[in-house]
Formats: sequence, C-alpha cells, structure tokens
Amino acid sequence: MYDDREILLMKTRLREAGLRPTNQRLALSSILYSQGNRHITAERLHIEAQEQGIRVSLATVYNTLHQFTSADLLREVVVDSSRSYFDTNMGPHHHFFIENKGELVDIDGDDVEIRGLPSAPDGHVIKGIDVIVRLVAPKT
Amino acid sequence: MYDDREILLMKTRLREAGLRPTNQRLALSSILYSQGNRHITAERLHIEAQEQGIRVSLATVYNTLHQFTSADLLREVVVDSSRSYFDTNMGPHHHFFIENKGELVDIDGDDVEIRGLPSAPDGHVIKGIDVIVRLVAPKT
DNA sequence: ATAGCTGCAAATGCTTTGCAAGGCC
DNA sequence: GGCCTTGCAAAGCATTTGCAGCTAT
Repeated sequence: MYDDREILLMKTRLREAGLRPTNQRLALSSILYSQGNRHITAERLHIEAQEQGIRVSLATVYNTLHQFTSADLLREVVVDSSRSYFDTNMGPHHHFFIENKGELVDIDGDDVEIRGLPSAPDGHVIKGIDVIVRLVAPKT
Repeated sequence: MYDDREILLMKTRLREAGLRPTNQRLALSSILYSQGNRHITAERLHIEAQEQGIRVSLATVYNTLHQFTSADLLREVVVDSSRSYFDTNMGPHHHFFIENKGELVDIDGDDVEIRGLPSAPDGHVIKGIDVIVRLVAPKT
C-alpha cells in the first residue's frame, strides 16, 4: 500500500499525464507500483483491487490500464493471444514467458545485445524490439 | 494453385501427420504453401478460399490452422493481442511487424545473433526465442 | 458549474464447441 | 461400415462501448 508521500507523487504523475487523480486510479496505481516491477492482467488487477476492499469495475480497470499505457506509465506486452499483460517496468528490457504458468519474468535490457538485424524497410520507423524467450516450467 | 505433383506431396504430408487429405485441407494448403512463405490470419485465409470458389467454413479454417500448427506444418506468431497470425515459414527466423498495416515480414534467423541472454531459470526448458521488431510504416 | 470519471449492462470481435450430416479408407 | 471431418449455429471469453449518474477542480 502507498504511504502519503507516494500518494502525492502519484497524484502529480497523473496530473502531468492529464488524468485526474481519482480514488480508483490511485488505488490501482498503488497495486501496480508499490511492489516493484509487475506484470499483470486486467482480470488479476481487478481481483487484487477487490481483495483490498477497493470498489472498481472491470471496465474502469481496462480504461485505467489503457490510459496509463498512453501516458507511458505502463507498457503492454504481447505474449499470449488470449490475454493482455501490462508491465510496470518502463526501462529497456525483455522477457521470459513461462507458458504453462502464464508468467512473465524480466530480462535486463542492458545485458542483451542483438546483432545482425537488417535495417527497417525504407521510411519505416522502429517503435521497439521485443525479445521473448518462451519457457516451459518443470512439472514439479 | 497447386499442380498435381504438389497435391500428391501435400496428401502425403497430411497423412504423415495423421490428417486425412480432405478437399478443404488440400485447398487451404494450396493457398498457404504455393506462394512462398506467408503470414496469414484465419479471416484472411477464409476470404482467399472463398475468392477461389472453395467452400470452407470459418470453423474449419480455424480447425485446420490449429491442426497444421500441431503437425508442425505451420507456426503461430503472437504479435497482436486481437488476432492470431500463422506463419508458413518453419525455419528459424524472426519478424518485423508493421503495426499500422497488420503485416509481418520475415527476418532470416541466420543473420541474427542474440548475446547476453541469461540462462533459463532452473528446470525450465526453452521452447523458442521470438524477436519482434515493431515498425510503423510511413503515411504516404 | 462542468468537463471528466465511473459503473453497469449490453455489445463486439475473435475464437471455440456441440452436434448432425457427409466424406474418406 | 466406422471413424474422421465439416458446417452451422450457438456459446465463450476477453475487451470495448454507451450512457446515466457521480466527482474533482
């Protein structure tokens, strides 16, 4: 949970992004940003909010995730065709995706070097490079 | 369109995969494999089939795409959370994804080298490594 | 006051499924 | 003949949207 100082910080970040610091947005940011980097789906964020006694609708969770993504407070990671993951780590990095758990793990971007990529076709702008290492966890 | 020799070849490949070489499957393979490597969605494959006067239901297109994927005749590429792309190129390679066109372009895997990836967590098996270079095409 | 938010429920879009009829070996 | 396939329509699921009521400034 956020302490008072963090609430103020987040209020400022939201205002700077042109978003009103509503209770729902502050509560969701608390879940997102007060436990280190996270990879979370809309459904899971909704559940965690409920567990903390926060009343938010799933529609608002989706709205918030997209608004945060537009505001560069969050990024969307496409690894699974059936659900969207949102990542609070905005630095350059890549991912392990553990397919049988639906779990993402960060790979620090500073460690990784990609060589030999052809340049983008004429006029095209590179928006980003995603490296996804797909894993299967042991049966236990 | 397939010629007779190619039809026989595909019949064999299907049988080897434990799939009966039905008209629908042969027609869809013709669209998939007789024009070089392709990246295609279920919807587009369905449309192209109709255009060639082949009667196939969308459900059968989906079934076929998944059966071909299980049989290693096709691979699924996850780049867009709202639709699935299927890739006929089974060799090692990566992709440009042109976001404003929904279009995939192959990057030969032999040219690309990735250094510095940490090893997978204990016991985890690497199923594959995907590199996706996200592009935006010029407005023109 | 008023522009922006929220929640609800309905709608959407892609994908999957159940099942009866048809096709392949 | 018997099992595999197909097509249709219905169902499923994650996500989006419309809109009336509420809230921050």
